[in-house]
Amino acid sequence: MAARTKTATDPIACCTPVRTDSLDEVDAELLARSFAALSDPIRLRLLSFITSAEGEVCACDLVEPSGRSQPTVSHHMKILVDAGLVTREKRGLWVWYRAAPARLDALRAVLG
Amino acid sequence: MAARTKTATDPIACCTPVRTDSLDEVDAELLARSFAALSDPIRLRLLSFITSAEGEVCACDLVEPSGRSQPTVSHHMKILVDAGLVTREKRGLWVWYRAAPARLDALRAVLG
DNA sequence: GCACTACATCGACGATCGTCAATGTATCGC
DNA sequence: GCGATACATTGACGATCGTCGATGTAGTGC
Repeated sequence: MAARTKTATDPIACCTPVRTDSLDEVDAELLARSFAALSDPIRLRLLSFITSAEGEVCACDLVEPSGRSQPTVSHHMKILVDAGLVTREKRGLWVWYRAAPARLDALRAVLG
Repeated sequence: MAARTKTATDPIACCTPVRTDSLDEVDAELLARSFAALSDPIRLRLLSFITSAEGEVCACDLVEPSGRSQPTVSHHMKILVDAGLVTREKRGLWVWYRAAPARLDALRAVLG
């Protein structure tokens, strides 16, 4: 899959799996940042909510089920977007999020 | 695989994949703790060093390549062991670590 | 018993994190 | 223009994290 293909635009996909080879410092830094995005239960639930919905999810539908304030949810969504796990699109007054399965595939590939 | 089998002794394996279903709070908390163990570059490199070696690795061989002090490496190894990603066995004066591939498989299953 | 070794634990430090209330910014309808 | 809405940003707070030096705890060999 794409996870095994080395490209200049996807620093995650270039990393060698933890299970088969030793990581250099640069790869370890990049991977650690991605796993850090998954290291908070609120972010895991936000991501799960988006990936389990087919298509896209409005930001306004994330605040209430997460049980956190609007600024807090916005903060966590920014972390997920920056990690490449979710894409963000503003249309009019609303923001729509979509899962980025390629990055999840890449992280999964690193674990084995 | 074992990751799909519900067992009372493996709280990770019981969790539903992020990609297919919504996580409840308990699963999210457990998973977040496991991913947090992978969210530090030093721990990723320590884990990579152990998993890439066939068999076991002595704790004394982890300090120098990690570039951290002995207490710091001991601290990180404890986190990896507590996360179930590595097993620890003391024999005489030395401590030997082994990868725990089942837990890595479980985490990978959660990502997809 | 004693000295030595390998690793763990403690205590402290600055840095980062998660959280919220307050405020800022962009977009809509009028 | 104005007011209302949706989301982002700021600033602050306590909590947790990564790190190290110092110390503690087993185990070995004498």
